[in-house]
Amino acid sequence: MNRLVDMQDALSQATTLEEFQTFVENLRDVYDLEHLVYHSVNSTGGQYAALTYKPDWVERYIEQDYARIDPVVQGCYRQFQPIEWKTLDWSAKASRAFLGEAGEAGLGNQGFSVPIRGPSGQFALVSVNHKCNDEMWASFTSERAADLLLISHYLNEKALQIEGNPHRGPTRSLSPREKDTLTLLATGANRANIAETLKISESTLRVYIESARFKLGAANTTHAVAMALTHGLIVV
Amino acid sequence: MNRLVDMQDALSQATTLEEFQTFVENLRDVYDLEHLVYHSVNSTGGQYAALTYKPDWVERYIEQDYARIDPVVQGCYRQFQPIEWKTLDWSAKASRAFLGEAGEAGLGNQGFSVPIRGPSGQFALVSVNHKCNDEMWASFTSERAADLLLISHYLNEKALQIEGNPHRGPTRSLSPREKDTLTLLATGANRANIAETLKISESTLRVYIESARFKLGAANTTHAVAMALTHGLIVV
DNA sequence: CGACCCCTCGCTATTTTGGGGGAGGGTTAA
DNA sequence: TTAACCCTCCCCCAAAATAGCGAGGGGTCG
Repeated sequence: MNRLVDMQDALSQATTLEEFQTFVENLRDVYDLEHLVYHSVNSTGGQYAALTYKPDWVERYIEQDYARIDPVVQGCYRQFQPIEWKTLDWSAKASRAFLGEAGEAGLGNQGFSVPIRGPSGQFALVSVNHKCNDEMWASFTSERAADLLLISHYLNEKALQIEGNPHRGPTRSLSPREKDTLTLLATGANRANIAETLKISESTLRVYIESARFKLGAANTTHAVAMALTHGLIVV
Repeated sequence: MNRLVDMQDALSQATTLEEFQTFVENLRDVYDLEHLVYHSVNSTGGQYAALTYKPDWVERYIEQDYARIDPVVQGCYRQFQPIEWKTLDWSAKASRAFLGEAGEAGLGNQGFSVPIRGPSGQFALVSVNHKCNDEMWASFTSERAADLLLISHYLNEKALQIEGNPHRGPTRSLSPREKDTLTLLATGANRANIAETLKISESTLRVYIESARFKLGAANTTHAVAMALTHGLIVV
């Protein structure tokens, strides 16, 4: 059984936000989760979410502007890697109060979130929530985290597509070779190494670096890599 | 016989890195592997490994900084799922030379690696190595890969837990000046600009860049900035 | 007190990048 | 059929970053 491939299949069918919501709900069931949340914020502050929380909890969350104190949200804005809820700082008084309310609202005790950065400063958060003990959770994450990580990125791509993100003005997308190049640069390789890795000449490589710099409007290679990372154009 | 449960039991006993190393060696024997490697890199570039390779191969690997050309390492950094060594790209000249040396050092021809991403940018790699033909390897993986996958994650959790003890000393974080420097580098400024901005000499600035690079275990400035970003040490 | 880190600054090579040209052949969509 | 990319490769030369050394003063902690 390859859940992941099925999911990608099913996701490619979705063309409306309603179908996207349904897909999120199915995904929760298939992966046997307590809850699943997709939450996107674009560069203009516009938000969209598809989630499986109880409506009254969502309402209260929005009404109280809990995003301000939610350690998950706060933690993920500064993180580029998936983050375990357990490792977050829950010590603040507000955090504990929030935690209590969340528990009452049916949230499980275990969870992790995947921060996703899309083009033009778009930011999305995919959160997975479960109710079990630490051992079961460890086994769960080891089995399914990889899938869910990939799916998170598919989710975001799909959501952006459905929302019909308008044509990129200033930021043209990077070509595959440009992405390769920036990705390898982000790992610390120099031009000679990368050229060898990609099996192309260093001359060619320079063209990619320069065109990527140009497209991103970056002052130098370091800048280009930093921009590509913060805009989610590459993943390290 | 439930090897997996036994292993978990034995692992829960380990409280020191020595015991962890012994456990890794036992694990190799119990699962009848040629070699087993646990290798962890934390967010500040601190590394720890427990493995069964011959010491002189380990020494040579470190000395030659083979991690830079090792297709297993390079492949896994970009992978979220367990990866078969066979499917990696071994075509580069350096890769083949590396493969030859590895063979001489007693490594088997078959292997797979499990990339594991932990909190705060921690990254670990569990590699399983075996010497046999393709058929036997296929039967081996189908039988034991699931167990080894789980165990890999237990290994990582255990290693993190053990390292968490004040045994290994505190993880050095970036100094304020180092953060300033990396943050400005991430915006595309060059050393002259940054020195001016921070109102210090370029000489001083260089010390920050170099110490940051050193702390992060980064190969160059671009790498250091990319690491600082992905680990949430700086925000742009 | 010593050890260790932080901040500050300097020197001389050497290596790596960057700027600005050029070229040819491929695909894709207006 | 153009135009607009994309991939590939080459040249020369200047600018920037890095390696490998050095130095001193300040703070903290055991």
